[in-house]
Amino acid sequence: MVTPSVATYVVLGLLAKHPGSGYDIVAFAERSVSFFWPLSRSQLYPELTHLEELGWATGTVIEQDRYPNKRVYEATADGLAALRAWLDAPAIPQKQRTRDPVVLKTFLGAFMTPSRLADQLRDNAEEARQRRAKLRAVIGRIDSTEADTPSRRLSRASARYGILQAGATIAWTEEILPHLELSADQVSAKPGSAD
Amino acid sequence: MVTPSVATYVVLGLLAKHPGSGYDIVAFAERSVSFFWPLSRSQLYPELTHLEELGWATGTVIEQDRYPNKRVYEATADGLAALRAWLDAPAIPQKQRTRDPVVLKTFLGAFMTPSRLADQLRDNAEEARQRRAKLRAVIGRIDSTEADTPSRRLSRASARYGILQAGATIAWTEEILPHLELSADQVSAKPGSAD
DNA sequence: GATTTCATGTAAGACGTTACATGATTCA
DNA sequence: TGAATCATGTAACGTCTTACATGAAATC
Repeated sequence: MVTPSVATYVVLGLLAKHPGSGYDIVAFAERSVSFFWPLSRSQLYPELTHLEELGWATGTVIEQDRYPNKRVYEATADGLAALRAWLDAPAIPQKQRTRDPVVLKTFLGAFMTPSRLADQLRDNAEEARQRRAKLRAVIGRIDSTEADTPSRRLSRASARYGILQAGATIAWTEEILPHLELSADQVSAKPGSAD
Repeated sequence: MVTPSVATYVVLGLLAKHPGSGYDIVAFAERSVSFFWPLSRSQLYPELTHLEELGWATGTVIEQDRYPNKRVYEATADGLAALRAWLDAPAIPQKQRTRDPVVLKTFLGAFMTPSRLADQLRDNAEEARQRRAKLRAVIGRIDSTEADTPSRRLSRASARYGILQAGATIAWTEEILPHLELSADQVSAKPGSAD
């Protein structure tokens, strides 16, 4: 009997927020946790089985006429208790540390064609802008709903994180680009120092 | 013959900057790329062998009296060409997307003891402050060296990235903490909107 | 008629972390 | 005497991504 991993708790947490089928959960994950905890179908389905084995969720088959039957899962009392315990526990010793290809390329930029580096940095900033736009849309949707529940605020807070991170990426790009495109003597030497 | 992965290019890039033994490279990686591309010994040594097989680096045994002999590697012309080609190529389709346990916990915060969430957020911000302090020290060391070479500027730029990201994490924590510790009606409703 | 949506899985491979394994020398 | 430094690797394990595999119904 497999032991729970972070992915197990992610699925359990999503289930605790909204019961649903694997298909539903994938969709929900996509517009919520995907920004800070991506989840793929091939991870999800085994985890649902896993949750049932643990007694942390129960699945019920719902028969449908116009669509294929589906198995709807919901968290059990034991599951909720396990989720609470895991969340309250001091820390998750962050396994894979975060990697950043663009920063790596910047670090090794001396071996690149300068304009290529600039292009890639601009592309990266553009992606960050798009990610930020998506997250702003998420926040817009949250803010346009009536009730100010704790859960709503927390979803909002987690989206804000992505927005601030994307902002930092954009700001970084704007800060360093001028120092890279021109050669040393063309820049009026004003390296970023605040922050 | 194994194909090159990002880790291969990381090691090659480090070697291109400073030839040295596996041991040297680990040390160099620790104070440079580790912030945006962590590298462990168990990845490094196989990669060095790999680079030799590819003809991208050559190792030479250096005999030492007071310390164990070491094998010093340096990038070949072919290796430098391969590095340049890889760096100039449009993009690295970022494999593992970045995951953030603390944001995940925030998202699921409704199932947590509020003070526990606050504690974990504060701890996380504290780690970010320490990371930022380390990176500021790195920049201090860079700035205190004489020459303003392109390579030095690029190292500086990549360190700046970590500083801005850490800053965003700290700012986020300060933004959201007041909204979580108190219950809904105790906060004077001023959700972050700039950025 | 073609594409998207609904629906659920499996398999193979790539990548990364942790622990295991060893051993001499220098420094406090 | 004990810890840190120099020095190089292997093995097991866990996790994540990509591709494979299938199929009906709804929508354009």
